[in-house]
Amino acid sequence: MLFGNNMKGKATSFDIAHYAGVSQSTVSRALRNSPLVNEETRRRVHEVAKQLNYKVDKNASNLRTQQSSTLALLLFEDPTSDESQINPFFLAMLGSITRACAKEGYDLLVSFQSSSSDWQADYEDSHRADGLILLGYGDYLDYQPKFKTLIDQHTKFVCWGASVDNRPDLTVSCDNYGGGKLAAEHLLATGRTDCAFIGDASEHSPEFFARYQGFKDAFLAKGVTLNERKMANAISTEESGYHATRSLIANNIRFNSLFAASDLIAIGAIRALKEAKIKVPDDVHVVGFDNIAVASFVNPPLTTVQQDTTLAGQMLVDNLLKLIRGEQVENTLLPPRLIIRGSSV
Amino acid sequence: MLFGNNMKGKATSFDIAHYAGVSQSTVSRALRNSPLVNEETRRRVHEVAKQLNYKVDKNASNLRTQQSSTLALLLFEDPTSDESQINPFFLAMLGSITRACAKEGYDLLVSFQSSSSDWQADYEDSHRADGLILLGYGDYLDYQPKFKTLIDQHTKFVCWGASVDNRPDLTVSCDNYGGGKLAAEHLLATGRTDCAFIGDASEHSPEFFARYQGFKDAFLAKGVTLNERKMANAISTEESGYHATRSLIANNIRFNSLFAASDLIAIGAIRALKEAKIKVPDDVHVVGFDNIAVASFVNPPLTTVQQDTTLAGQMLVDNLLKLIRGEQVENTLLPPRLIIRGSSV
DNA sequence: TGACATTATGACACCGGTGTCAGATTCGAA
DNA sequence: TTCGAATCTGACACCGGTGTCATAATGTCA
Repeated sequence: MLFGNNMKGKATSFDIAHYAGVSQSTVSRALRNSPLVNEETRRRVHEVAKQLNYKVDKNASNLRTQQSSTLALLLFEDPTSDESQINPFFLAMLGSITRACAKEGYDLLVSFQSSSSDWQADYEDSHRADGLILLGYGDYLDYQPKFKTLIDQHTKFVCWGASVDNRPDLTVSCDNYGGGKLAAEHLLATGRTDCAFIGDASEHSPEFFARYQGFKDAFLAKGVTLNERKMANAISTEESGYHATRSLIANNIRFNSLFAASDLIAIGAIRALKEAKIKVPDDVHVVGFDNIAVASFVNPPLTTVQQDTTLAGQMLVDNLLKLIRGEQVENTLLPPRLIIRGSSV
Repeated sequence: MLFGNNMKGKATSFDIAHYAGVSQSTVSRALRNSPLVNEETRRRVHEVAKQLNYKVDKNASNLRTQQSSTLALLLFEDPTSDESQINPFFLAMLGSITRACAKEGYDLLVSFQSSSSDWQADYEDSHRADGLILLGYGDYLDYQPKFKTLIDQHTKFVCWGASVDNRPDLTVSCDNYGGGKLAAEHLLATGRTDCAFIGDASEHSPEFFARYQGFKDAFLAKGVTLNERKMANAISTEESGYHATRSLIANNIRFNSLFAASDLIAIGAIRALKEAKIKVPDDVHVVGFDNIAVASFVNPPLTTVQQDTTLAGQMLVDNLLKLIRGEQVENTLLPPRLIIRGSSV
């Protein structure tokens, strides 16, 4: 090493300037490969920078340029969900978002929020991030006013979730309605038309609502009407799916197929069915939604509607970056795909 | 709203100073609740700041104070693992680390690294983070020189993983040796002493190595020697566990119990066993390691050694913060816990 | 050889806070 | 009344880069 690290702190651009025999301005330009600097100078500056293991101070750079090359991911958890268990679907999304950010040269700040308490959404205000990605199930009606606040403050953000009419925010979502239809058509094809639905089919959870609508409409198209009594409310946890299904069984409600609004719900439902000595798939066909990693390992392997998390993460990041750059962006709908496994054949 | 957001950009401390009729210095002090400012002044400044929705510019603040209140998490993936599937154990750790950071008032930057390529470990050099948390399985021997580099650069970092003698970095880890013992003692108690081991028992993966050592020693203590032929190499994926187990079976190697170095391996092993019409647990008892969320859902539910991810995340963050503050820190060993489920009874 | 464009560089203000120091004001005690 | 301490505030340098402007050096053409 030429100049050794005998300096007290980290090297600054002034140190480079000194050793390279140029001004600090030139160093700054050279390192950013400005066409203004002489090729030979540029080379020399890079050389010295490498020797000193120099790294641009992001804080100084961000302060001056007023942008941070960082996005923030706010993950909302179901208020009732277990502290240690995070919905695997969102963890998968987290993975793909992280990758998408890296691809675009952005850093990612991650933060878990409890949907009940006030959001800590000041990442943009405090210039820690250029924009926000909001992710999570939860009561949509609770969120709506907060979206308004964010928009009033001109915060750049995108949401994962159903795009409801007049929804003020920009969303990327799976075609939940189409996914529900896929599930229904599969059950219709196997002849299991006496179907239960476990989930929340209210406007509180627009995703679940859309899945149910698509499901119902596909049945209607074949002249089959779903029985409202064969529905039970559940949030997206295994526990909740288990209890909802148990209550149906306890009320002596019969069905030969079951559509769960999410895989976790479906897994809970299967547990409840097994417990009641109801065989899956012999007695009841089960279809879930999400295609989380667990889905293929449960017994029987779960038929489900896959959401493409890789594409979803990419689209969320792409749309957010467009928004930040001031480009026009539209809500994005991603195609679902039916994955047939043992729970429905 | 008193002063409306009729300003072009975001409010700065100068704006507050103007409206509150004090100097910018006083605003800065008041907002940080310095005892130097008068109570009434403090109140007024806070009032105005709230009206203007003022948030301290983190870049300016960080630049001046030379610290970022941010930690960076580098997650190393097994090079062969599927792009979209991240080891659920590390995702659980990610969750607990995020929470621990939030509790300490730190932000968390997340970054996935492929262990083969060069690490992007300049978060501290560029002042984006005050310290690093390194997480991931992988070939330890590959990492060792990079640890040296980090230490040479005085980078503050902690690792999740086995604490090997003379390992230069600071680690937090589960007592893998003790965990292996727990697994062995359980199998010994059930009388299944003809045991196979699936994993990597070399110094390339110190965690797996320690698990195997503990396991072997517990058997030795009872006078049972493990048969070296009943071992198969695997990295921590379901695929790898499946293939390793299949090769044992294909070679006509018999055993009545199986210890897998991780749950994913165990799940793959169970698949291979089932495929060969070998019943779990009737013919072979299976014990895994990690207690990932899936473990309780597979069929049969997996007996496993639990690592306390919540505590682990907390300890990683705590130790790193101590390191950053210049306090003395020791390697930390976390107690494992045996969770008995259907795969071994 | 002069006029002018081109290229390369340095000086300097600036981003928005924080920390230091000096100075103003108030108050109690001598 | 005066002095010293305590309390509070403002001016200002500073963190480490980036962008603008002025200027020096070089090249081009008439």
